[in-house]
Formats: sequence, structure tokens, C-alpha cells
Amino acid sequence: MDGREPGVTEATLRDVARASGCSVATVSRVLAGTRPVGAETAERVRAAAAQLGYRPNQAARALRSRATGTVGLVLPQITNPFYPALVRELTHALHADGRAVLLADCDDDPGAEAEHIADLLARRVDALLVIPAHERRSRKAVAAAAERVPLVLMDRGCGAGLADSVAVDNTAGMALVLDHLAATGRRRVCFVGAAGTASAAAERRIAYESGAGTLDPDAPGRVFLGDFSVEWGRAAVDEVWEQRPDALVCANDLIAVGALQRLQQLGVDVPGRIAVTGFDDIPMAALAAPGITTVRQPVAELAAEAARLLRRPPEGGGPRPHRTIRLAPELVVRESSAPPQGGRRPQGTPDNNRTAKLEEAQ
Amino acid sequence: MDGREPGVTEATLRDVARASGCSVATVSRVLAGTRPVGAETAERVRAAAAQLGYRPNQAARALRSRATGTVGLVLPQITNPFYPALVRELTHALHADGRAVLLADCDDDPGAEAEHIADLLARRVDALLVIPAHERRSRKAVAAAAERVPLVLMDRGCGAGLADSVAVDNTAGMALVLDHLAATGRRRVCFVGAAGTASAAAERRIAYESGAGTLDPDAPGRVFLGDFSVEWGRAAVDEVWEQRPDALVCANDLIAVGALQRLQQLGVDVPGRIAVTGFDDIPMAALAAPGITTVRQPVAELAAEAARLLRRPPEGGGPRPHRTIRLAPELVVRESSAPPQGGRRPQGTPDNNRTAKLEEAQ
DNA sequence: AGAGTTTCGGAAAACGTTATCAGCCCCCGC
DNA sequence: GCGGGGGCTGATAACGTTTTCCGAAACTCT
Repeated sequence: MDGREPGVTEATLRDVARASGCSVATVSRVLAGTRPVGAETAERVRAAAAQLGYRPNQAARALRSRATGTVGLVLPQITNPFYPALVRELTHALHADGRAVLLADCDDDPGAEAEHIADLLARRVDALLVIPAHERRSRKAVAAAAERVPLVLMDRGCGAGLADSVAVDNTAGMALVLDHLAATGRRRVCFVGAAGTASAAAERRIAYESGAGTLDPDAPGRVFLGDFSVEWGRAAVDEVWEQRPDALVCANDLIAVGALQRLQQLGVDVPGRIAVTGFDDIPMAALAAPGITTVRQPVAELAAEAARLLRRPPEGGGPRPHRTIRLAPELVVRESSAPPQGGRRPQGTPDNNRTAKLEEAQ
Repeated sequence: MDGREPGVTEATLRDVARASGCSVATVSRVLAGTRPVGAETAERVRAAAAQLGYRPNQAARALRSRATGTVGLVLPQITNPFYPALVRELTHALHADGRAVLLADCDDDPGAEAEHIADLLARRVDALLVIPAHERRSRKAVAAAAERVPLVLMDRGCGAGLADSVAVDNTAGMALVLDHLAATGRRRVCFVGAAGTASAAAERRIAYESGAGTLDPDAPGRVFLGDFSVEWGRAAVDEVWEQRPDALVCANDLIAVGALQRLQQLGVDVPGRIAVTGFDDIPMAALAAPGITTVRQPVAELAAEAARLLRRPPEGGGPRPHRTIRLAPELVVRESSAPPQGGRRPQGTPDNNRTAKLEEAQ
């Protein structure tokens, strides 16, 4: 119907050259805009290209110009509820720069992560965005990659000074939570966090310990550590209960969800008797009942910063100091931390905060 | 440290050839295994390649062999809670075949979808995996793409007979739910679904209408339609209430979550007074309290089938009939549909079904 | 032992771009 | 009138693979 032969083959630069009556070099120039070209010729070329539906072969372009217009995104587990939103913003930011995103899910395995990174390098990605699977065990592969292409670490750290990095300011976030709890009259807070040296775990824990003192001199000591899971959140309630806390500061939303579940199971009034807070603002935090007060990571801004770092390559010749960007988070107050005076759970206002309309339009 | 010059350049086939004392052709052959080659030479080549840390340049390979080893994955919204798990399984299945995944998130916009598809084709993906954003408006771009590369539709339809497709058997899933409700003594069920012609919406609605008759001749008529969102789930409860149902069959888990929230807000006992069921088994279904009985999509199998379809290309010359694969889902019984006799909510057994340990190890 | 047949290795031609290097023409200034 | 800049343009050499196409051996078989 479009006049092409059965052996449907893509229009190439030569075809456009032939059709517009000039050389491949000229066509390349007008299409890439690398060097000035006569107005009339340019017009002819453009017309021919449009008419033939020409699309440059990215493989050839990549081979010749040693740039694929492609960025590798390596993450531990896409099913981690915090990541889909981040991935979404990252792909949008990168697509806006005309770069495509090669996705690799490592299943939390540093070995698989190393393989994926190597594969992406062989595919000649222009840059890498890595959320390391492990603070220590990811280091080697990341370091090796970082000296071959621009690399930005996201969300989690990976030892010191390996590469540029972008993450939320966990310390500021924890301060927001503690201030809020203090302002709404909570006095006996406990921290339910995650053990280990992973940056989010450590930073949030330390931020709590150094910030909780204003509430109660003993508060910094009431720290309970497990992992970043709903299960631990459930279990932590039983551990923490003998401390008679009036607020549970959880190191992320999953822990908070677990804690909330267990508290409700025990018939404890939240927030009347005890407040619960989370971190990250995953979708589930808004949908829990009561909605969970949490710290929203500025996902779009994190993505934008990462894209910006990749745009501006190492420039200087020598080993330039790595750029570390920390973005301020935002406190999202929901019912789980409403002031305790009204002993009853607030009804009828499920979530007045801007809840992304979570819609699954299948 | 590794002896390379500052102008760090990748080892190439020529380098390996020089180092092993044979020609590029031979090196290519032993590394690609396309043709038999002398055992001793092969060994020398392999040693040299390993020693130089040679990795084939995929751009060059793609240019020459017209295959990039890359698959485009186009989806409407990665933040849709059902998709992360699917994306995870897809990337794993494709990586196992040695293919990389280019991810494109369309933000539910068919226009953006068309652009992404065109871009992926320009990047010479070997195949496309598409979850169409819109039943009708995605059709054109998908059809155009389908005649250039192997294309598999997933999860949702896109008009008739465009391409191969893989999805869950919605009809079978709905039957599982209705059988379960009948077996546990529910008699007045209502369906809370989504309007429109999108395949999941339509198929689940029709499956309900044709299957609910065995419970109660009037049941097929008790159908309430909105969209696939938590908000609609909340609102639907109020609409449906005057029907005095003892079971709410929701067309997906988000609706079920919303319905459950509203019911709890109204102080209605679930499952004592009324059962609630969902569809898809998103993570939130397991974590709601009570856990939501739902239909689990066989995500890993769906991904495996899609990968399989892509592996086996259209083969025959002529326009071969499209393959449509429907996989049977699995009923996951949780507390929200426990038999009504015990008027009290079951305590202390939050979710004995195999709940993936949802962990956010930051 | 000679002809056919396999096996292995190299030279070289693609693949579709981009970048370099000349060439051409026209115009300017002496 | 003539040498020398500038704009534009066309050949052509890369880029790093894969893939013919060929020779040169080394076998096999009569």
C-alpha cells in the first residue's frame, strides 16, 4: 500500500541522499545540524526524509559517534514499593533529554548487579544510574563502572566517595517528624528502625538519636532495630510495648504499616493512644486506615537532579571531587499522628492530603 | 594499575586478534561460536580475550547483524501497583535470554505511547512488549509497530487480532471467586467494577454477569460500575449498600481496598457481615487488615509466556494467525471472605497465605 | 597415489552513520 | 586580472562486528 517491496527495509541515509539528489554527507549534516547547509538543499533533504519516513539507525550512530543515547538504570528490586514512583520520574526526566532507559532489576543480589552493570557497559550506555543493592558488596562493581562512564548513585550509599550521588536528606526528614510529634504533645517516643550500615537505616537512626532528646532525655535510647519490613513492624510493637510509648517513629512506611496493623489487632487507638509515623510516603501510607503520617521524598526533584548530574559530565580532566546532593523532604501529616486529645479515631476524613489518585485502569 | 594508558579505550576484536596471533575473523568465530575452530587456537583466543577483559561492542554487533539483543517494554504507568511485579518477572525472563530491556512509561497517554514506540523502533529493538494505554487509541501505533517487529500485547487488549497477546484468564478468575463465595455461604453478592471497554473491565464484568446466576438469579443484575480506583471503591459502598449484599466482588484489588476502608469506617464487620474480594493480588491486598481474598495473576508464568512468544518469531512467511494465550489464575483466600458464621473478625492470623516478604531494604 | 571432501584460517566486504579532507565556486581586494 | 578567503558540498575513511568467499592443508576413498 505504501509502495514498498515485500522485503520491507528501513529507509537509510543513502536513500534520502538519492531522493534529494545530494550526498550522504550533506543529508547527515542537515539532519544532525552539525554544520550549516544551503537553505534550499536543506529543505529538499528534509522533504525527502519525511517522505521516506526516514529514522536514523541508532546502532550505526552509536557505533560511529561512540554515544548510544542510552542510560542504564540498575536497581535492587523494582517491587520495593518506593521505587516505582522513582523509576517513573527518572524515565520521564531522561526521555526528556532524549535518552532511553535500559532497566535492570538485581533481585537484591550484588552478584547479579555486577553482571548487569557489566552487560550495560558492553551495551555502551552513556551513563549509569545505580541504586546499589548492598552498601559494601556493591562497591567493587560500582567503582569499576564509575571510571568508565558517568555514574550517579541514588537513594542509597555505597561506601565513601565513589561517585556523584543524589538522595533525600534523611536527617532533615527525621527532624520534621520529631518536631511534629513534639508540637502535637507526644512525649514518650520510640524509634522502630532497621539495623545495619545501609545509608537510609543508619542515617535515620542517627538522626533520631540526636534529635529525640528535646522530647525526652530518654527518648534517644528507645531504639528498636530490625529490618525495613512489614513483618518487623508487627513484631516491633510487641517488643516496644513495655516502654508505654505515645508515639512510634518508624524508619520507613512498611514498618509503620506493620506496626499499625498490630496495634489495631491489639485494639489500641491510633492516634488517640499512640501516634505512628513512617518515612518515604509510599502509596500504601496514604491508603492505610488511618492514613500514615510520613516524610515524602521529593521523587521528581531527585530524578531531575540525577538527570542533571548525568547531563553535566565530569568535564575537568583530573579526578574531580564527587558531587553529593541531598534534597529536603516534606512532612505529610495524616491521621495516624493527629493530636491525642480527641480519644476517638477521626472518622470521615480518610485522607485530606493530596493523595495521588491511584488508579489501575486495566 | 591495570596497565592501560590514560586514554582508556575498550579492548576490541583487533586487539584480541593481535594478542592471540590470529585474525579478527577467527576471534569472532570462537567468541560467537558460529563455526568450529581449532581447539588450540580457540584456547589462545579465549585466554587473550579474558586477559584483555574484552567485551564485544554491542553497537557494532547490532549494526552488522541487524539485531540489538534489546526488547522495548512499553507500559501505561509503572506506578500502577500491579505492574512492578510484572516488570520484574519480564526483565528476569528476558535477561535470561540475553536480551536487555528498554523501559518506557507512557503516563497513560496514548500520544506519548506512540512516540515511545517510534523511538524504540528507531533504536532497533528486536521486539516490543506493550501494555497498551488505551483499548482503542493505542491501536494505530501498536498496529504500525507490529508489522515491523515481533510484538506481544500484555495484560490488556487493543482491539482484535493485532498481535500475539498474553493475559490472565479473567473469566476463570471470576469463576473462582464466585465458587468460593457460594461455597462459604454467601447469597447476595454485588459486583463493583469498572465501566468501559478495556479488556479487564469488560471481561471481568461479563464473567460476573454470566457466572453469578448460580448464587442468586438476581445477582447478575447487581452490577455497579466506576473505575479501577480506591476512590471508586469507597464511593461504591454507599451506592451498593441499599442492596444489603453479603459479599462484594470487586473487579480489582484497589476497588476492594477502597470498599474495605469505607466499610470499616461505617463499622461494618468484614467478613462477618459482608465478604469483600479483589483481583490481581497486588501487595496491598495481603497487607490490608483484614487481608483481602483475591485472584492472583500468575505473573511469572505470564512473563515466561511473553518471553517465549518473542523467542519464537513469526516464522512462516504469510500472515500467520495471532497467538492469544490465557493463563489460569489462582484464588488466594484471606480473611476478608472468611465464612460469616463467626461474627467476629479472626484475630491473630494476619495472613497465613504465602505473603511475599515485602521488604524495603534501603 | 590422485581426486574428492572436509576443516581451519585469513582477507575483505558489508552494516549506516559521522567526521575529515579536499574541491568547487563566488566574491573581495590589490 | 589574479591570489586568496569563505561558504557549501561530495568523496571517503573510519567505527567494531559478522559474514561471505577463498585458499591451504589434512583426510578419505578408490
